[in-house]
Amino acid sequence: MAVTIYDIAREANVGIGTVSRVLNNSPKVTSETRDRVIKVAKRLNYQPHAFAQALARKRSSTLSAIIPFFTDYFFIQVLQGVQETLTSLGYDLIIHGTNTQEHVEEYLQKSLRKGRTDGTLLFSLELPQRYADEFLEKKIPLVLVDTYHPSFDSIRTNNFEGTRIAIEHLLSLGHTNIGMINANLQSSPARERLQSFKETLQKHGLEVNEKNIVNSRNIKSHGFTRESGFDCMQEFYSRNVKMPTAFFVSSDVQAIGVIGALKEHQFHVPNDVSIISFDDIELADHFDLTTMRQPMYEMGELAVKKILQRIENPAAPISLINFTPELIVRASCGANKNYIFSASN
Amino acid sequence: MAVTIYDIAREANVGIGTVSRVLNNSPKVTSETRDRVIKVAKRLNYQPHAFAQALARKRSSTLSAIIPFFTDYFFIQVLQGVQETLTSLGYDLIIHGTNTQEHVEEYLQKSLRKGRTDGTLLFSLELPQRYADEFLEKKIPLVLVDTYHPSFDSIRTNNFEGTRIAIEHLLSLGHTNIGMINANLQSSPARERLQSFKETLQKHGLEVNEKNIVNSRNIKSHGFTRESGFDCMQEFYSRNVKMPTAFFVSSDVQAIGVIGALKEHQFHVPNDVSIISFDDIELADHFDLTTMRQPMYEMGELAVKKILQRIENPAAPISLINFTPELIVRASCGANKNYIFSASN
DNA sequence: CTAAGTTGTGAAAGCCCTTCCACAGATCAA
DNA sequence: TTGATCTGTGGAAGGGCTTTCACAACTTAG
Repeated sequence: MAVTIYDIAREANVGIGTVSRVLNNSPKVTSETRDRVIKVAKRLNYQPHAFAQALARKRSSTLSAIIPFFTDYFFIQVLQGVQETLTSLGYDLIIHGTNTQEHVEEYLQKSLRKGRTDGTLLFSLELPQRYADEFLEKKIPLVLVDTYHPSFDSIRTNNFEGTRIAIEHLLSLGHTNIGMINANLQSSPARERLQSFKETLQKHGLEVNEKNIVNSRNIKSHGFTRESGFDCMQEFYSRNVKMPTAFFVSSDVQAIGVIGALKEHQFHVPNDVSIISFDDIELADHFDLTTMRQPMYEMGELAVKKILQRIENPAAPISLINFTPELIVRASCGANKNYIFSASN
Repeated sequence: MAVTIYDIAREANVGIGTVSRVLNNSPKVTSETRDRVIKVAKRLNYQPHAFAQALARKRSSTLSAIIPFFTDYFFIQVLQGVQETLTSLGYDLIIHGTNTQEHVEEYLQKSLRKGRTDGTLLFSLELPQRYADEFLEKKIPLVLVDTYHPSFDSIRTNNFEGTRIAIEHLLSLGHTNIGMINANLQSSPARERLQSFKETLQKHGLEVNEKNIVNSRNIKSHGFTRESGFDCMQEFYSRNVKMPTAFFVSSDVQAIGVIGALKEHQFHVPNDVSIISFDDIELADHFDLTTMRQPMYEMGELAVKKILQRIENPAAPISLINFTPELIVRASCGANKNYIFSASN
């Protein structure tokens, strides 16, 4: 059917071994033979058979990525970084994405099939110990993104620093009564951001008022959703405590919900309440949110580099990389007041 | 290293052929032998080697998807439909996504490598004839989504119907001076929506005023972006013609830009100008846009079914499927006026 | 001028499956 | 009973590649 190295060997009057050597740039071929083989290969429009190569090389040049919240912009961005880097290196990427948490274990199981892929990228999911054990036992490279396990390389955001910077930005604008709308504490970023929120306030001599903190109880996307933000703000309002002058919200999407709920109670952003959030997804620009930018594309890029290093050198020490988010100032804390929030209507 | 059928055969005292037959549910095995083999396979935690299977079966159980505008929500949604359907059927999906158009041909080339995948899904890109020829010649199944070529199955949105419904919705609300902000005419959905816009107006006895129509000249994402919407609205404004009472905008993201630009000129939505757009991405809900919903997930699902059918039966007649968009009424045409647009600030 | 490397090459082995073919043993018809 | 048919099974072939091994044809050292 398709052209094989046997065809080339026959036409070029060489053995299949030589053909293979030429195609793999082995040095042990005279340039004369090399030219002849290459010419024939071109003429026959030869394409190597990926599976046969994978079988013989015991390497598939394919990675898999498991993403729990497939449609979240954050993951899509990271994924793009992953995908483009991988492609440029001649690797393929198999995607296992879902919005229903249940499938994730099934995908982990799939990734554990020796041979199918050279390694796996796991996003934002706490890795159950029994899977960790299996990955280690089968020596399948695994890199974690936005999550953590002591036995594997991980790429994370420095939520402590990021939150500290956000809060100190609010403090620098003169706010002293600051609330927090958080995602579900099941998620470790949510836990870390909460902890840093409290620590930063204390560090600056402010009291932590638990009544000013709402943690989402939503399950979907760990509460990193607009509805979650809306609901949390409603819950806060129903507590009947004094409205803070600023809120730290654990993600941009939630901030949209928070702003909506505030509006229902006649509080306007940023005139009455300032909002700072986290991520800097596209939406943040659309809504002119001040936020802590996570370098999503770069995280994806780095995740790829890490896993390829790990494949190269399985014995290398485990690395833990932290990206520090960057403050992006827009309108939601009162800078350039003349956009979406203050203008008009 | 890993467990193979030879190990199972030895332990179970059978031949490798029998093991293979058991694992592939061939009927020609006594249930006694079958049980024995299965038990051993379980005990050894056997996992078939995907590449060896692919090589022997001459089928890879893998498809590839080429997406030109990777971070667009529309594609992500479709992709999710693709991916979940595929996974449930035991197929893997290799993603070739990019936001830079140039890579697309490279990806097409990759997909043409016989053996690597069983078929390819191409999104939103006009297929160059020379690639079409090569797919046909090599008999590699190809299904088009949101684009068209006479030689391949395609899944599309009925832009004519969708636009007609949108315009007639505006007409039913009493608008007679309607403008259109369109994407780049390079994109065939943009062309079709424009055509239907004109035809629908004429059908209802209204004159088509070219001055009320702006086509984007943006290249990025074929002008289906917020900036494009903003720029087009600015251009419209600079024409100094009478402001229509309603605009049909060719996508939700563009509508956000249009609303922003209108606001700069003190026109408010929906009080001064009504907006209806296309897609119903998440953003449409956030911004409370009235829009024509495209069933993105379902389109992905169907694309998968189509390509599997095509693999099954390469000689089947070419099919062209059209989804008709559904009108989703929100605030941007004046219904429930009391949300984002009219409330406050 | 031998003995001991080099160098480039062809071909076999191996990667792990599926599938085909051959065959032993059982079953059936006459 | 004997030949024909069927059933379950073992094992070889084959899929397309990489890599090892052996060897012929040259070099080089002593």
